[in-house]
Amino acid sequence: MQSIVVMDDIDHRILRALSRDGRMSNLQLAETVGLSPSACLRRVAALERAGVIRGYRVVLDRGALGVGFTAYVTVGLNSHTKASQEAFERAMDRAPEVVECHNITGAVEYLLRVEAADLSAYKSFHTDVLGTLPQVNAITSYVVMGSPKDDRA
Amino acid sequence: MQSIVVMDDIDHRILRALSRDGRMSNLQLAETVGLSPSACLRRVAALERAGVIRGYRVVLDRGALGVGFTAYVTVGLNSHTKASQEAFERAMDRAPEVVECHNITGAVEYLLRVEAADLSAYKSFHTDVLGTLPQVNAITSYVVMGSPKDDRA
DNA sequence: GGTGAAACGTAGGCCGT
DNA sequence: ACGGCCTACGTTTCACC
Repeated sequence: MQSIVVMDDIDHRILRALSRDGRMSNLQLAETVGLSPSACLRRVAALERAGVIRGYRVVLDRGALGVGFTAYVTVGLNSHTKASQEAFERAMDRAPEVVECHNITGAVEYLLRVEAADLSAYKSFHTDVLGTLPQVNAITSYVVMGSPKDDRA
Repeated sequence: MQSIVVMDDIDHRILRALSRDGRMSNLQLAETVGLSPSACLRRVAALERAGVIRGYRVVLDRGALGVGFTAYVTVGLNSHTKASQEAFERAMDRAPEVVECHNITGAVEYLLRVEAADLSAYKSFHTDVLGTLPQVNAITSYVVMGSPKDDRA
């Protein structure tokens, strides 16, 4: 169970500002939210301690890094035992092409986001990784042609 | 078209370090990658200019913020005209629950990631937003039960 | 929550390789 | 073209109000 943290308007402004620019200086941030630097820093530290702020991350351009192919892939397993799920999840954790692995409701068990250099690199992943796992029963690929909205990018 | 940026080992180490901690000071970063602070700062500035580094962002705990329900939703349109796609994409852009909107290949046109407070908040989105758009033809929801891997979180 | 001052980090000129 | 050194300047951090 997850406890919901109570936050006021200033906390929300802090989070919105840091979502836009996570490296913004505390001085700028303080001015943006209308607080003195020290009070602002205490707020940020409290949000970090409370677990609302999990960390900070650089946002990379996947295209510039050589990722030219992205697909969502649904995967069905042939056995619903805890052991086979864990084995599959371990394999996904090891595969660098797999950026996300979600356990979903529906006809199949998993939804993956897979990023590869190009179609042929994706084909290798499809046949050499997914195709060789004994737990995997059904694979369906949905190639991403574009992402008109992606707040998590 | 996207140009792929050439990077050496040190650049990759910089990006890996900043992916773990995007607020790491340049001094720490320089020591981590084995460079002097000034040389390290120049590398980072070059990666920002080249567009490899798109920015920095705080990573929030959705659960602590009151997001208790996440689903992937496939949406099929009843018309494939540019106008109806644009109208749908505008509506998704306006909906705060829609965190991602991908244009995919396959039987349906779109895959959404939707985040809501709980099931009843999701139901409201489903009926009041998706259900009232004239372009929308088919909606299928896949509720996320867990995410064993999520590098973009 | 704000103030101030010491400790710390950044940014850029400069020189060597 | 790239790394290291130095330093003026800006930022963070913390005890205190």
